Amino acid sequence: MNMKRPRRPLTLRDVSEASGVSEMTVSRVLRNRGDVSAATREKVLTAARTLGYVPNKIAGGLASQRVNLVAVVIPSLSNMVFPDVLGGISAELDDTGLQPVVGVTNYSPSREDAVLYDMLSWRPSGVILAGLEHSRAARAMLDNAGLPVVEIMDVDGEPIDTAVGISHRRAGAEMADEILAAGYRRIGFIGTHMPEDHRARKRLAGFEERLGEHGLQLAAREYYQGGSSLHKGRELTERILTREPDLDFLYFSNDMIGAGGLLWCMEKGYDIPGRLGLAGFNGVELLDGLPMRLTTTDARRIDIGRRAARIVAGKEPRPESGIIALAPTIMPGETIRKH
Amino acid sequence: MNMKRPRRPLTLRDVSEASGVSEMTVSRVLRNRGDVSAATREKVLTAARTLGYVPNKIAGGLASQRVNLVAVVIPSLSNMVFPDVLGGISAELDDTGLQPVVGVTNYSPSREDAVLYDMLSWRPSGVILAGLEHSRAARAMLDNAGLPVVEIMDVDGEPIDTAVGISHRRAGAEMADEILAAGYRRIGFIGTHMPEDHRARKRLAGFEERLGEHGLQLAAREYYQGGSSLHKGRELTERILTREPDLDFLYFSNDMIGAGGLLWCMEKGYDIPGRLGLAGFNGVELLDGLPMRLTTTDARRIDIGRRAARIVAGKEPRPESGIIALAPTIMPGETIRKH
DNA sequence: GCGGGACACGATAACGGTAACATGATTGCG
DNA sequence: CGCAATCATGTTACCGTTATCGTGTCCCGC
Repeated sequence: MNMKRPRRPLTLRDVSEASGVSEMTVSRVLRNRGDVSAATREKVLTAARTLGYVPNKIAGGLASQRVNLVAVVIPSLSNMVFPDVLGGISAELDDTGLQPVVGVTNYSPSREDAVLYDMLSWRPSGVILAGLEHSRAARAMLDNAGLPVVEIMDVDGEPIDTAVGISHRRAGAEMADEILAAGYRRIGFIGTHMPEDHRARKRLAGFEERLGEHGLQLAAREYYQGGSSLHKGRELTERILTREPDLDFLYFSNDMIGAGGLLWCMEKGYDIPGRLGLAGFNGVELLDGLPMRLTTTDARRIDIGRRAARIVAGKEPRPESGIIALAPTIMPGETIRKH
Repeated sequence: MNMKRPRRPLTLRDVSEASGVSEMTVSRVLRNRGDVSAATREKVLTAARTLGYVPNKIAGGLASQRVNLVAVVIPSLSNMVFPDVLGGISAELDDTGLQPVVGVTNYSPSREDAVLYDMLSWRPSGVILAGLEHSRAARAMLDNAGLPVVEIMDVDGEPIDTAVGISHRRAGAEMADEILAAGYRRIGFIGTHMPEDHRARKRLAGFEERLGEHGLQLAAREYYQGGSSLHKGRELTERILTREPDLDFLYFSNDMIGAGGLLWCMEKGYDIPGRLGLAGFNGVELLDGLPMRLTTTDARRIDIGRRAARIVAGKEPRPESGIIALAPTIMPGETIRKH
């Protein structure tokens, strides 16, 4: 089609010359803004199309002082947590002209600072970031930036601007209630050893606190490093049950290792949920196909993404308190006995 | 710390005034470019820090005509394929100052055009996109943009600029070889019905072609719509085996449904791999913890990401042919009998 | 003691758009 | 039929940074 390789990049000027109108008019046509007659609109559009012109948002953003990006800063991609949250965000952003841009911190505060700095240097229209714990530097940056900031996933703490999430303390406590009501008493915990995973920490704290209120405490715990996998779930389950064979319940800090543990226990012929009960956290689709449905807590990931997006997009007002707390809901499954 | 809420956003000028040097010098300090004395460097840095200044890449990009972004355009996030590829890309981009920005097309050509248009409007330094099949418009845009374009995952076709991937035809054919060598003869296929998933299509084509060379053809096939899950794997496996009970092998178009099928078959007490063999595609970590290791093909996702990133970053020259074909490698597992 | 590099920094002009206002042509209405 | 409102387009001045070139100072060797 194009015979010539355009060595000089195309600009509005090229389109304007090709269609015989001013650059301003071309700009208006391309953005559907202001009055332009149907005739010139057509002329401009065909000119732009045949030239293969693509607008320059760098220049546009500078001139208009507006950038249609929303920075989304999250700890990890491999976690099954992420795609759901992002799904909710993009679904809600779709009709707003805003576009999410993702940055990953790997649970490292210094990486978070760096990613945030980088994102803010693009002058986005808003920021969505995971967690309520941020460095002093990060808080300062966000304060200075003067744009909507929504912290997601967690509501146990003091938001910079707005928070949308669940209370992980409550999620832990409610699962403890469930387990205790079913009559389990010798409870073990398996989770990641990540000082920076504040949500997992709070969940466990809420869980233990509730046990305490009933005069109980964890009978055993097992920590692991690095990512979660079925394999690791098996390994740790074997380890904890070898060490403490008379545990009657295992609480896993996420569904992936919970599923691994479940598979291992089934192979070993444990009576589940009679002799041994199991529960995870998250509510991931993966669990749907397992031989037995693992009991878990729905972390409301999609809803969290949606509400956060609605707020940065201005579809929904920031609540007075700055906090939107969704209710974590237990998904019964088959790995806790009925009571 | 900051007592005043700065209503006017900070610019280089603010830092320059606060540190008593010109904006140009501040710019030099912040980018480590050109000669600046240690003394003024220090002055400027502290001024920038205390003000909380964050550079404006919109303005910087316009002035320098350089943007440190690499557009990454892929069909899906939920696929287990994606995080690995992106992991390879960011690992290799990390020390280059380049940053990946991800766009998702949901296997829709028109979405791909839109996403590409959007990405190119940020004038990135390079583009990495999945697949070799693109609309005429997309090819034109990429031709015009005059930047490195690397098409990934697949090498069965004509690249626009450079392609890094595996031959899916070959991957299918080699799995067929493996299955036939083990003596299986009544083979069924389970896969997504997605005309736009060209890689799955080519894999199946290579597979069937090889069967044909041995005078065989697929004894049954089952297609599904939408995303892959363990659950769907179970469902389809049940369906195909009910319909054609004497199949002795099932080839799944990905590991997730393969794993679902495997779990179902094990529950039903099938003798695997004796009576029935199974194989998937991808080589995902998930398989590690299953009761039995599913035979699969490693699609070399991390390597593909790395090589693609190396090329857009200029760490590695574009090959003469424009094609870098990695070898898909079969990961034996336990669901095919030894031969 | 003088010419000429380094060195450290500043002034100026882009970069490619858009906001805001200005302008000429048309239209509607009393 | 005249005047104001409306419509379609153009003009001008930035937006915040960087490339390029220019300027002044210091130091070194002959």
